[in-house]
Amino acid sequence: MSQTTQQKFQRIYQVVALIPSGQVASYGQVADLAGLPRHARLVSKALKLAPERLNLPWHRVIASQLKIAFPASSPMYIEQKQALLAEQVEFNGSKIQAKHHWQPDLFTLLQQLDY
DNA sequence: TTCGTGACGCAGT
DNA sequence: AACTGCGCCACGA
Repeated sequence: MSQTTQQKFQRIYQVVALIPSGQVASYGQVADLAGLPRHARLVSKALKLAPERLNLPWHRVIASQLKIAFPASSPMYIEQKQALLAEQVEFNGSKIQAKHHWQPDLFTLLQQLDY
């Protein structure tokens, strides 16, 4: 039972939508939670192509080292950092403080996702 | 079908 | 901390 890319994207979007304000998750983590291990790059692609109207908190998705994935000083970097600061996420230089790393309760998460 | 691409991850230097 | 190289792998041209 293979899924279409749209179905995969939908699952990715569902997970991203569950990241709480003030918290962050890595691309790989989102992939895992969406049932797509080793597909961090697919997550990045899904976010890049995400319809604006979904209003996804894309800024809460970062690289595994707790850093913004875009090159510092790039427009996207600035935008993402502003969005995170606006919801009280704290940085130590370019690194986000570990206390903001989302660690969802898996039981609750499973109930929130459609299955 | 082959091949280049990428909003990644990780280990090594 | 910063860089680099290599692994990864679905997608689409």
